[in-house]
Amino acid sequence: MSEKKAFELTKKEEDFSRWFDEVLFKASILDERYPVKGLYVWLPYGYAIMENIMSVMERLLRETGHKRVYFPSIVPESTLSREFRFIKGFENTIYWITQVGLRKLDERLALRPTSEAIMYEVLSRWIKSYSDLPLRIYQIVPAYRYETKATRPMLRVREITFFKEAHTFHVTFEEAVEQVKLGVDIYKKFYDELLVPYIVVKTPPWDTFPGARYNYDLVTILPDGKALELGSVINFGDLFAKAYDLQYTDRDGKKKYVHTTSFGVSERSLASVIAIHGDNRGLVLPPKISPIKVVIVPIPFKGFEKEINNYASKVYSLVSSSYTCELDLIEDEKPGYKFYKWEMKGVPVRLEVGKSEVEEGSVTVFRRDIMERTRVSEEELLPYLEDLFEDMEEKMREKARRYFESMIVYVEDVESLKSSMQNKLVSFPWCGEKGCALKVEELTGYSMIGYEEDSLSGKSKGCIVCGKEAPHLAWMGRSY
RNA sequence: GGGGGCGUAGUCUAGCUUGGCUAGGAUGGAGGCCUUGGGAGCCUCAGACCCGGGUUCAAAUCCCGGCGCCCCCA
Repeated sequence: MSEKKAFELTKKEEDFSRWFDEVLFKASILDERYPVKGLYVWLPYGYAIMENIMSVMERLLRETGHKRVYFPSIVPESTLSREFRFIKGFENTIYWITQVGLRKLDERLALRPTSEAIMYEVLSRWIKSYSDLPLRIYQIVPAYRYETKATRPMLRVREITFFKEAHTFHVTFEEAVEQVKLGVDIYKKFYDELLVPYIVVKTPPWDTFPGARYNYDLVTILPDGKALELGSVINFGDLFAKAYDLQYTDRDGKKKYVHTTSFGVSERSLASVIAIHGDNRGLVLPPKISPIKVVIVPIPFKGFEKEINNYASKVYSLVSSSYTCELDLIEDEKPGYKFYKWEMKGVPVRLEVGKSEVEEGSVTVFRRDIMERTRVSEEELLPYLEDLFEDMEEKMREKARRYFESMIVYVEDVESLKSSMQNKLVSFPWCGEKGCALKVEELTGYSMIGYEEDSLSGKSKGCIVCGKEAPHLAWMGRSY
């Protein structure tokens, strides 16, 4: 039990938290052994996966008119505190620079916890006219938040390494409302491509982002029963614009405040992929984001090494014309060892070529998701792989959907709420009153994740607490 | 926010209660022989008591502080 081989993991269903930590290290995603709490080193393989994930995101942003920018990571206190709600929301988590060398600074400088303040200060000089709007920009940068709860690699960190934050600027509140819908839509497409199931909820008013009018979250649930926020889409209205003097001149010649939104995701996106698709042999990566789509493992045979290696090289040239592919020629590792190694890294397809494949001009195709082998002739290989990747996506999506459904439950009365609350996301009809939500929090020990606005209108038996008309579907659970 | 537990090679761990031989094993690493269709075996080598202070003839072990990690409850 305690003595584990290099590619052996704690069982996911027995201890998810340990499984997760082990898989991050053994699949070469992160090195957790960094001397500062809450910060982690990204290894080449993990970084490559993140780059692929972010390029999915960038494609979606590009298609919807968002442009990439870079704003510095340091912001003066005076800028940060122009909107008091904002600074108040982050006051316990900001890293402050107070000194440079031996000299104490006159004004404290902060490392960005997020970039609204940093950007708006500058944007007030960019935006002059209605014709400058809408403006949609984003950046992918580290962000710093001193998490006060226990840190967890990739899930609760003090340096968000891949913080994709988009910020948009609009003439009217209505346009900002539309932008929020677009943001939610982008995130839905994004997580659909990552094969991660989610719910979209509106955050209760008492829990919205500091300075926001309202915001939507995409939320999933990890195998330990804890809810994970995957992304947030925020409408600030003109609240921030007033604090940062973001005004434009409208067609009628009058000065008006800009309406702004922002939406962000992070490496939690990868965390959710790993947690939901991974198994007891390691990662199972969706083909779309796997840095290596196909790995070729030659199976040596005494006196036949040359033929096998030549054939493996031939298969490699064939496959690498269409897919990123790796030929594993390491001589000191036996085939069985290599199998475990590549399974840990979650490579979707492994091709095995040995004596028998050479003789019949075929390839043994192994798929990681359901761990099955098929033998395919060399000519049929490419079309076979094309279908295989498609089928793999479908099966993984379906499996994740079934998993998600097993982790959520809908109840209509307090008794079933109490009895069905073990490690699941619980949904129930809710009238919209804070008091009723707090009552449920008190009864269950869960916290409110959000609600689906008006999704139950005229369909529910009434609020689970007060019995009044309940138009909303509320979601509660334990949370990261 | 409150409580509990833990820290020994790259990784996992034995030893700690009751201080005492060269800190033991596995896995991983390097070199070699032999092998290769699901983690082979054998030989050789290198590798550790989180940091600081205290108690003691003697500290991985006991005490204090720091740092770090895990779990539970709010």
